[in-house]
Amino acid sequence: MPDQPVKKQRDAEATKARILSAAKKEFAKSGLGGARVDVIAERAKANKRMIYHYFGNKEDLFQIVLEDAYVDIRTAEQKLELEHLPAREALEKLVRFTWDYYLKNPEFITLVNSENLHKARHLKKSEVIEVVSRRFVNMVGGLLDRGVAEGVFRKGVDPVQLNITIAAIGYYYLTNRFTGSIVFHRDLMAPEALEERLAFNIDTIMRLVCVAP
Amino acid sequence: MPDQPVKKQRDAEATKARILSAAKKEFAKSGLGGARVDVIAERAKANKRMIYHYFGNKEDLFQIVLEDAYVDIRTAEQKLELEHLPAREALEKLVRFTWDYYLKNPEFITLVNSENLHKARHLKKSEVIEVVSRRFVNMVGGLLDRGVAEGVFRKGVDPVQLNITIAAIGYYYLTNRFTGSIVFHRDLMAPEALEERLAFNIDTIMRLVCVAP
DNA sequence: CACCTAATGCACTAACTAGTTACTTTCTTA
DNA sequence: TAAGAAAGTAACTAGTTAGTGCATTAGGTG
Repeated sequence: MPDQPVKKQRDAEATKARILSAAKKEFAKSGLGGARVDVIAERAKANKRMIYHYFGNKEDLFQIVLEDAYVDIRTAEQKLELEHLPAREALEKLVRFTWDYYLKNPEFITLVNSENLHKARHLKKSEVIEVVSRRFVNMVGGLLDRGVAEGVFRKGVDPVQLNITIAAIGYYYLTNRFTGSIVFHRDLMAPEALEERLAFNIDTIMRLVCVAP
Repeated sequence: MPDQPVKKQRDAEATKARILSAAKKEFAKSGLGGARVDVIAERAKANKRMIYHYFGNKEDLFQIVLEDAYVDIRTAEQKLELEHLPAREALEKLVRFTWDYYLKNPEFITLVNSENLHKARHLKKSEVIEVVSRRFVNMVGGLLDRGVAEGVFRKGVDPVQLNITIAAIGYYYLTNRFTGSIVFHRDLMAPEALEERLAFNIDTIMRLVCVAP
């Protein structure tokens, strides 16, 4: 008898997980419209029938992939525990995290782009998004207030505008890395270029939020 | 007899123009993959055969639409004649222009997104892009130098990073307006919201570039 | 062990889609 | 005005794609 646990020949959870992972890759690569259900099935080493069995249809699958992606980034942000750091350090950590997350999870960006092409009609139907989003905005709002109390941030900065700006300066650079590398005659993805951009982004946000020293 | 000039029954240039215009709309709405050649033909009030006759195939048509879009924004930027303004005013005008252009030409954003999903393989083949892009970067580079000479801008700001940032803070807000409106529980496209964002963007760039007063 | 339910596989279809073939109509010009 | 070039049309093809009907198989449970 093998001492490892006997490998199940049928495993619904594992199959579902493989489908979700394959779908994430395929949707990220080709968008909702360009993604092929057959490709997802093949990459998941599952029969196409399973996709319809577990997830209903292509659009429903996309919605779940998208929700998962949002929950993942919002969960990772909460784990930063910014409350335990001085405000300036916390803000820098958030800018750094956002950049690193986009860099390591390029599917997130492409999924969001695809969803916006479809006017967010899947996110609109989602219920989890409400909850995780609110917690996120509150976190940054709290951080700003604390910075003002510490005397390091200026008053009156809108947490939503700040959130959007932190995301924007990283997101735009990375989502447009292909056209950008052509327009600016520069390999935007070279290691030094990435370092330089992160430093620039931190500087941009600090100048925006901090009081003059 | 009708006193209007006899309507031309055949007009190659007009047909080409109608196809390009329809293609721009359709590609912007659905991306390269999602766009339908039949829809383009119908909207252009042209026979589908004409598209292949004048433009070769779907991808070639996309490339021309994309090139036209880039040439259009770069031409409009040159018309700003920023050289004739004090550096601070010129920079603010550029931020304002970029925002307004994206707002009035949302197809530009969607076309660029689609092109990046395809790793810029059409822009890579383009020859016009090189020329118009270089002129654009030089313009902002010159503006920065002039601001330093005037004593209003700090030294050492990279014109490419600045360009990217100016684009980013407008582009991200607008391209993600659908998901953003859900995540932030706020109608990002309400007139007051748009005004507020523009003001915030100008402030962000000024704090980034200007010397302390 | 026998039954039942959930997991899986195969082969199919109905609709769609980029691109083409073969043709007609209109305009220009020698 | 005749002829050829250019503009335009309709119907078709070959390949693709989301989704399904139905049969089969494995594993847990009484």
